[in-house]
Amino acid sequence: MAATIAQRSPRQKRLQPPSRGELKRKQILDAAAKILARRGYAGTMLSEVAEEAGTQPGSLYYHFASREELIEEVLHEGVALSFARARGVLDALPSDSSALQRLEAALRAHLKFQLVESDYARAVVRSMGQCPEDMWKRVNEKFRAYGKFFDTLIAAAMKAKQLDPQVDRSALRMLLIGAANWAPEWYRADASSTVEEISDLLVRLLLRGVGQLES
Amino acid sequence: MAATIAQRSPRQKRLQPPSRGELKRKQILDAAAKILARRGYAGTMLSEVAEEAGTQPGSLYYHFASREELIEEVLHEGVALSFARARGVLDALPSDSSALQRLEAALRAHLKFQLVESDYARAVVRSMGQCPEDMWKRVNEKFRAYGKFFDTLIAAAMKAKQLDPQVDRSALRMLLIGAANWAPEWYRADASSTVEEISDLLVRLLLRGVGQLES
DNA sequence: GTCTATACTAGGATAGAC
DNA sequence: GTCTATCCTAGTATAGAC
Repeated sequence: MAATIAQRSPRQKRLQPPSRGELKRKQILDAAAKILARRGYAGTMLSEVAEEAGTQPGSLYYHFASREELIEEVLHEGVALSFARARGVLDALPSDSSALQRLEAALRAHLKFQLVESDYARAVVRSMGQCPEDMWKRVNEKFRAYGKFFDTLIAAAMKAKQLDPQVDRSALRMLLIGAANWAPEWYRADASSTVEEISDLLVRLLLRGVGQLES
Repeated sequence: MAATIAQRSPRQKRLQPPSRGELKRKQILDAAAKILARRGYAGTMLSEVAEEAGTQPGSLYYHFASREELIEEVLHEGVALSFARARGVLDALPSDSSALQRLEAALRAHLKFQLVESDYARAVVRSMGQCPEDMWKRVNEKFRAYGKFFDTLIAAAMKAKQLDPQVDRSALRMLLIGAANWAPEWYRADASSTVEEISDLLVRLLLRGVGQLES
């Protein structure tokens, strides 16, 4: 699956010197992620991917065996990147952070990643209900771990009595993540709300909602 | 657009006696809604629609001029049905209901409609980011009115001091509706949560969230 | 490695019988 | 009105030059 990594020269500082070919391959993956994020699985055409990558449709087949293989790699990458980002954000928190603070940070990271940071992440969300069953079965193995990761954060916040432990964890997670996953459909970078304002509101809904007692 | 309505016979109780042809047309629309809800715009194939409707691909063209026309009619119908359902639910409320109760009811109706009641409603949501721009432009005229409808309910609840008026109405609406629109992706009728439990949780997030003060 | 050219196939659309 | 048969286009995939 992964290309063999040949040491290229002492000059190369990187551990995995990207050859010109590897670079092109990466460009194609990036292009595919972008098109997938915009068009979804069924709407993604190799001609558009090739154009976005600055190459010809036929040339894609030097790097990937088929349309399906290219797309599946984008999806795996999308899950891995989302997961890595969420973990990274948690690792950067002060070590005395509460369970709730950790959940909050992960939720914000997920939303921001979906919204403005990663075509790969959007590609996953956009394709999940649409790609062939066997492909999704493979991608979902990793994806479920990402869901489990959030579930663990929620459970910890409940255990710490920071969230109501009576609430159905699964439904809560799905509603929160769902609201975030849907955001790319309506969010426009030029609009009134910033990403931070939207995450603030999402976190507020989680914690205390926007209701007010009769004044 | 609408078929001319011919009075068929005194026997017919209905105002719009559905001829056999009209019935078949309806079956095709239903089938298309079902497939669209499942596969999205790009993934919807006329062969599958025809099979679902119990007919042949070529036969669809007696009732509809093109794939696009068939799909667009499903989308318009989906918006109209969602809107009608929400209005209907509000009309059924006691006349002394508060602004917040009205918003709650509409939100619950939207979720339930998406989740279990209407392939048409799901078809809209599934296709919105994916169908041709000019088609969406037409459908969106009605769809924006539906959004405006919710915005008005939110504004009223804020005015009544039942929701915090400082909150960005647009972002709030989008997060709530987004969470509901995403639900079909994960909800399984056989799973632990019922539709009612999920709406309860969604409304609770809106009102007071699930956070707890340190015990 | 990337290109051009082309084979192949799926799916939207049409024609004409019934 | 619905069917069968077929046309046509678009898009995936391959071959072979460079």
